[in-house]
Amino acid sequence: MLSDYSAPEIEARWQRIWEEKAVFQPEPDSRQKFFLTIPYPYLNGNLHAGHTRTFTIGDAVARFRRMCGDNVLFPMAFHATGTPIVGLSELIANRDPLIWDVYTKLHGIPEDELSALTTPEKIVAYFRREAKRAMQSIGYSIDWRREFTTTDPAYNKFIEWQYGILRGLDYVVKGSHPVRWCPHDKNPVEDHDILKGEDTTIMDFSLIKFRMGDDVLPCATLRPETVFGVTNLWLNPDVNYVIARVNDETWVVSKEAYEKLTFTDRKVAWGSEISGKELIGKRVKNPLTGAEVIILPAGFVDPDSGSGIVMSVPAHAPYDYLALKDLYDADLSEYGISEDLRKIGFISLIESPGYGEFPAVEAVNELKVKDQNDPKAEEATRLVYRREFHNGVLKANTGRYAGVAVSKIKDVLLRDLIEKGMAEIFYEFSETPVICRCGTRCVIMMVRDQWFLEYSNLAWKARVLDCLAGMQIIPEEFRVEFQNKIDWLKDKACARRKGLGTHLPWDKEWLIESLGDSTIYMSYYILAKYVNSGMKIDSLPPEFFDYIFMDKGTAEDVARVTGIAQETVQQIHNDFFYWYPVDLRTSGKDLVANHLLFFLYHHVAIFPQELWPRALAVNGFVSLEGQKMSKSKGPLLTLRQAVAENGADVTRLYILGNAEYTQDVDWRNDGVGAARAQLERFYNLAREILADKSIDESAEPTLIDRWMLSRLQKRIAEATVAMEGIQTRRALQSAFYLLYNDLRWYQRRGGKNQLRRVLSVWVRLMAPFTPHVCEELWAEMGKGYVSLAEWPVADAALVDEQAEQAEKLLEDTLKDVEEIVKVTKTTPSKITLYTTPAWKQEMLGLAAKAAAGGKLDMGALMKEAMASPAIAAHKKDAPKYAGKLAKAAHSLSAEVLGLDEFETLSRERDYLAKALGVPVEVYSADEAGADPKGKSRQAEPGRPAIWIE
RNA sequence: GCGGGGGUUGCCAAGAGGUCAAAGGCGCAGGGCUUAGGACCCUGUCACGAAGGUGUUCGCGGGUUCGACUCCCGCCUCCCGCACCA
Repeated sequence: MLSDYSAPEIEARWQRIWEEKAVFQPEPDSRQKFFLTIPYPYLNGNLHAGHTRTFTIGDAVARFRRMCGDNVLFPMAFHATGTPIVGLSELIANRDPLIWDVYTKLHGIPEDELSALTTPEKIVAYFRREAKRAMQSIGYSIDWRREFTTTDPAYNKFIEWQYGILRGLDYVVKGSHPVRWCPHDKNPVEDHDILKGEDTTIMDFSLIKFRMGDDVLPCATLRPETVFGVTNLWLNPDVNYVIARVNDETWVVSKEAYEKLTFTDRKVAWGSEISGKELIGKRVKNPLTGAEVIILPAGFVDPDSGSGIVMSVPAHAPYDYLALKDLYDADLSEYGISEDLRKIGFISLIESPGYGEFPAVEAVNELKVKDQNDPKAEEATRLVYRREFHNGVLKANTGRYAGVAVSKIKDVLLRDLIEKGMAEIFYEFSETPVICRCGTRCVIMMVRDQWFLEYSNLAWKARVLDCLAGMQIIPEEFRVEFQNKIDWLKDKACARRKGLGTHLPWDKEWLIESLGDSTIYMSYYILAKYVNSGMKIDSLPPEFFDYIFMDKGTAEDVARVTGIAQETVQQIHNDFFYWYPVDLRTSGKDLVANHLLFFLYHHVAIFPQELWPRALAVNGFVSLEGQKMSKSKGPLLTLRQAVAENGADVTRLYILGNAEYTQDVDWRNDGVGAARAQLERFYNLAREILADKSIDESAEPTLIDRWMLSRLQKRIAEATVAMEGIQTRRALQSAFYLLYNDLRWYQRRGGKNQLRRVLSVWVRLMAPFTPHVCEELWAEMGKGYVSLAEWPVADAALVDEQAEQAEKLLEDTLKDVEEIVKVTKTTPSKITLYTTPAWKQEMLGLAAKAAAGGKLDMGALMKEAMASPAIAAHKKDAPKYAGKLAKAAHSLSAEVLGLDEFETLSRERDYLAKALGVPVEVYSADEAGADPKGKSRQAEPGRPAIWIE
């Protein structure tokens, strides 16, 4: 049959109808509501396959719930705040060749259109239009009346209100924070601005302030607890140090460290230089223990790392031990050191299993490290650090910290030391150098007076965790991930100087950072509908929002203050309390540690518990032919391209059917081609069924009819459970592929009269996935929109185990015959089947009952069996069969006993003969008729004996 | 390094103590149907096979169990996130 499936035509038609007839524009009513949201896309490019995945999952869920009877709200908007769009507009205006290439080739934008996008506003307008078209072209059931962009003045007003609330809660605070900084550009450096060192992170070192008289010699360390074990300091004799004023103190640090200090929030002034040599031999005081220790020379001290001064803990740090050992026999008279360094006693302060007093010594011996220049010293350091960090506990000589795990000590101790003026925090890159795109070496800059959202606030955190505990997380494994991230989340800078966005209402020179304005915007969808139909809210006071979203005040007062009709105010308020909370937010997994967290934080801050989100779902990405997609480097597949080349339904089918949850979908052209063929097959088969005039739906159901209906119920149940858990792949396996196979078997077995009934279910099961073809087919069945049709419900009464058993017997028997034919390489002329004798059935029944506990006592079984005259008559064969049953005791099933095998096979004799191509005779082994080879003795329940002539 | 998730038969991918040589799809092979078919239908696709059987498999190495792809321990390896960036 020739395919007349025309995706573009069908899809365009239904998209038009959905829009014209406002099929997806819900209003509050008496039904249960379901509010589903997906993070809006950022408008610096076209939607791509990754968006396609997240959005399509959401759309399928929206469609599913709608069919299940929920009043579904599925809105969409666009994100434009932040810096990238501003940067993009400049690059386009300057015709940056790289950007030009990316946007014409990867994003598929015609040159003349691209060249016009020279301002942020034009970019936003352009991509907003394109994104909306793309989403419409793939058939999303979005209520577009609620569309907005985060740069809309009305939205700004909403964000201002929100930040007013947060400020009132004291969740917005002022502080400083370290950023990667380019001294040349005088700007924070983002990842894509980096030439070298992209993976570098900012680490916080403790700067322990050893004192030499009034001077401070700060030592940078990642292990502040080891201050208890310091035996000496290390300085590099060949390095020049600086004596500088730092805040109100005099510090001695390397020149490099001095430079770094100038970018921190300290007041720094250059004093004079001093060579390392001059300092060596002098004594300093450990601020915590009060111990006097000597300064010794060491070549491994890097002036560019930390302060250029290192504290020495030879008991636990292999380098320190090695360096000290190297000095034992050295002549240090040039530094005026005459004492015997062997007298310096090591101080052990960490107890860890597997190590004795001095882990550093043990590790050095274990790895046979020669000296401080041996590369293996590095390995020894890592080894000791790892073991001590994970399993170590502080010893008694650490005083009040004794017994604390090493892994838990850092923050506590550092806080205490800072409080006592004994330490400060010093930020360093994890790797150096970090080079900006302009070629300059980056530093860490302390940005002062920055506005922060205080995500570290413990009370706030506790509420978020509380919220999480009450939510459904899909997949459930991600709950731990969320918990960990909440635990880890620190204060977040929420304002910046550049870009698009909303100004902080109380400090207008700051713009609210772009992730911070996207946290409770789902509530704004309710309002957006009114704004879009002409309501002006750009100058409304907070009382308006307070009433709408927080139920504070009265509609009457708000109407008076704003001049908006009281009924309208009341209606918006009621809309909000009808639709909220968010029932499900689905998103890509990249947003877990940022947006989704902030989403929870802000909801618990602003809304009462009953309005907290109910569920979060996380999904993986899309790769292209095994390659990771990249918006800037390619490969990239845009949504529109995918739909243009394959059609909306095929794209949806492929992307929903190839992976689920956090797995990535790999977009492969041959796979997509296969999906298209499958969809065409579905469509053609459906058309055939619709055209078949010979179907008699009122006919009495035969065995195969009952089998088909039974299977259908199972597929419905499987698909429903899967969709409830947002397992689109699993749902499609049942609703599409397996059901299709069932249908093939049904037709092959001569089934026909239930086809239309099955199709009615099938089309509905497929509607969330391939809505356009399904509408097309549904229209021919003449019952409104399939998008609004009732989701099929499995009818337990139609599940027919006996029919399924009968078909299984048939299938198994055919398989067995075919295998014998294959193995013996014979060409059969006649086949005789012998169904199980009654005594074996009886015995299986006894055995199954006896084996209920998983074990089968042969003796007891035989004894019981022999009591039955029918079994006793087969004294010879009975023990053999019993032995066989005993072996399989763990998996015995009496299911086959529910079936009259002789009756079944006799009835299907013609079918068997046709399928096998030779005459088939069926006997019961109890009345075997002609059986020259004695084959009938092999007959067992569920497994007829076979004799091939 | 830290945290989360993986490694299954040519590929994608289900399975989570016995019903498993392991669903489904793709690919491949054979057959059918066809003027033709990159359409459709059937069959096969770990190896061997003597009548429906047997053997060897689920990243690697151990262990628990009558029995492990499934549970425990160790290791190797891949992917994602680690922020002020959307």
